[in-house]
Amino acid sequence: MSKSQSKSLKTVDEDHRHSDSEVSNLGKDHYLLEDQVGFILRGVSQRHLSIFSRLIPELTPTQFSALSKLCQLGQASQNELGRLTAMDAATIKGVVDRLKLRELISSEPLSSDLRRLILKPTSAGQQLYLKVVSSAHAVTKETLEPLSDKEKDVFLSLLKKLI
Amino acid sequence: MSKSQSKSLKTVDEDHRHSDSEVSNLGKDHYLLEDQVGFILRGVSQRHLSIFSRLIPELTPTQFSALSKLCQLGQASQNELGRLTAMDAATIKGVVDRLKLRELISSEPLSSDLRRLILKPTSAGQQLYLKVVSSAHAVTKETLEPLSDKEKDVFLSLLKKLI
DNA sequence: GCAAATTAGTTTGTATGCTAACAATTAATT
DNA sequence: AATTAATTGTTAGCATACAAACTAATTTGC
Repeated sequence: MSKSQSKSLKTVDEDHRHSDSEVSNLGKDHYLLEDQVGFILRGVSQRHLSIFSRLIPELTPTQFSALSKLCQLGQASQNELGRLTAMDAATIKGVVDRLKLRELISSEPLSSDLRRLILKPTSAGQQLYLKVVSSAHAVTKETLEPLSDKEKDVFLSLLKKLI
Repeated sequence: MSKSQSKSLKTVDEDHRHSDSEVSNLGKDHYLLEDQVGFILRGVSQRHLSIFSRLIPELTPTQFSALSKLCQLGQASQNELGRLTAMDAATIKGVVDRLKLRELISSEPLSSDLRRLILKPTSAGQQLYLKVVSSAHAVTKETLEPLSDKEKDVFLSLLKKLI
């Protein structure tokens, strides 16, 4: 989506495809993939990810979401952190596991509720968060760069309605 | 994001978190995850996926993208199909493999260019496409349902600028 | 006070989506 | 003709993301 979609660098067979009746594409179904919100959404997500990983190579978007929430809260249980970052239990577990592996966060069971794992950022985790938070702002800025200031506001308010 | 985020069904520890200096959250970093375009985008994608899989349980969004393109074109090489559906070579391969496994598409090498695999939808693939294409329209409709007609137009045109 | 429902966390399986490296084939250049 | 470059497809590894099935702990409702 973002690169080298230059179209027709191909040399053969890019034609005579609707030649005859080999395809029973009976009567225009007028389904245009390029106009579907899901398809465009996927393209925008791909572009955002590519910007994010260029500006913040140390963390993935979900890892940064979890780390930033945890740094701002100070602590949270694993499921709670998942809810706050819109990740289900299975997803937040993987994210937390990888952050723990890198010792950016720590966990300890809560004595008053043995089901809960209390997560806290380590010193290294807080330092990394403070180091990259300005880049995180830059990610949003660059992602929205094709829009004017007014368009940004309109877009974000409409986008929020679709969650 | 979409469900049961009722907030504060929790009973303990949801407080005294910023109690003191245990967190060196020095000076408001004013990074609000909920306002970042990437975070909202992920939420919208999650909601879209949930709508899609409810209305079209037979296929994933990328599978439907590939199948619909192939049915409309009649045939395409694997890489070509990937470009048309915004998937890189590794991703389109997985999608194609799963569609072939279910015999919704077929492949054969092109004699004039032995690097290429020519993909075509099978009869079952075409039938499935024709069966679900109206649901695919419904997916877009339901996803955009929170917006007025005018807002939909504005939103889609802005979204397209961000690819 | 005890069964039932709820909540927290884990595990498994399936499906994207990315990067990177690779082999085979074909095209372009010298 | 030989080298170089580009394209096609494959494989592997990592990281979301979902559903479903499971254990364990806690809360509830009677």
